[in-house]
Amino acid sequence: MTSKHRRQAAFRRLHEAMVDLTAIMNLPQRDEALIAEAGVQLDRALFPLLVGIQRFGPISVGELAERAGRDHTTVSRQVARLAELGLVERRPGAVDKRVKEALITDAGRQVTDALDAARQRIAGPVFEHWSDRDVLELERLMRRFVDDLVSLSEVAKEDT
Amino acid sequence: MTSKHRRQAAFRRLHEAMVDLTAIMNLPQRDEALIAEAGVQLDRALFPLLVGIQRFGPISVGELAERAGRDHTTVSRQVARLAELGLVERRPGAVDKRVKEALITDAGRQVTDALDAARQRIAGPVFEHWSDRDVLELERLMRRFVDDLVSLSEVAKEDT
DNA sequence: CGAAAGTATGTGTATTCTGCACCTAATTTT
DNA sequence: AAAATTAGGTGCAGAATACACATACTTTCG
Repeated sequence: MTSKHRRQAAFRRLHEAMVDLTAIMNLPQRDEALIAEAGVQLDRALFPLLVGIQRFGPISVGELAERAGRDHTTVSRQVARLAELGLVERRPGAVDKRVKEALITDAGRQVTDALDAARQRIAGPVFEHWSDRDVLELERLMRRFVDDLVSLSEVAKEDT
Repeated sequence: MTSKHRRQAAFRRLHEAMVDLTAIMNLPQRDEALIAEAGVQLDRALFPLLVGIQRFGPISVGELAERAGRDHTTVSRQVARLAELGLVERRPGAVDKRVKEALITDAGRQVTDALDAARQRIAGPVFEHWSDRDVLELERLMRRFVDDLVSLSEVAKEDT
């Protein structure tokens, strides 16, 4: 029982840390600082979408919408804007012509690369006083945690 | 040099995990599931604010707004709604009568307790096959990481 | 002290974001 | 091949948000 309670307490503290982290990640000023440091011109709202397309593209509007937890019409409009800016390319899907895949262009990749580099400059110093071991452990455990969360929600979805 | 590159690679993977985690935390369906499981009636938008007031209250509108990264007028209206629902109480600050502190009421605490319990039921199973050590390590490292991030941004603010 | 500057909160208003209803095109099912 | 389903998109309406401005209180400084 004591062990169970210790776990629950750890769970609560972990959740607090997660909430804090999410709050930091969601701060508009964080994105703005990053955009400024990267020296790119990009609407804050398009930002996570561009990153998603870079990472998972070619990707359909529907899947992108599901990942973002937003309506597909909203995402459709935002992807259209990214296309207008020349940061992503639209093309009909090879196997299913209903889907209109989005994939990153060279210009788009320049932007995401600049953002990655800027983030490294801004946030990299956080780990200055961290041991290699702790950095790697945090990375390993957080990755595992996220993956477990995803599979949990996928199981929940199948129950529907 | 190799060590530096290993760190940069770990940093990049860590950032990906953070983005994934933030995406999960921001899913509207996640909040909805939690609210349903807790059996409470609460607007999704008021949710993080209530938690913030429970955790940091009594707290001013301004500080709450800064934590949330939103304009203080937006937060002012949302806190007013929480007060109408009887979940938080407003009162003039003891030392500075300009501030109108928000603090959680008994009814508000019942809601946050129900949410905590619901979260434990929904997300607790994630750690079922985790070792005690890994759970505690994740909690420790994540907490430290968040704290370091906060102090970094505070330093940056002073430079302004 | 007391006027001026600064700060915390709140209201009116315009803009932007978002989602629902509905449409078309393409695919899958029967 | 007709019916049902799925992907994407447009029109419109409501919600969320921030900017401009107002008010009340506090701090600063002559």
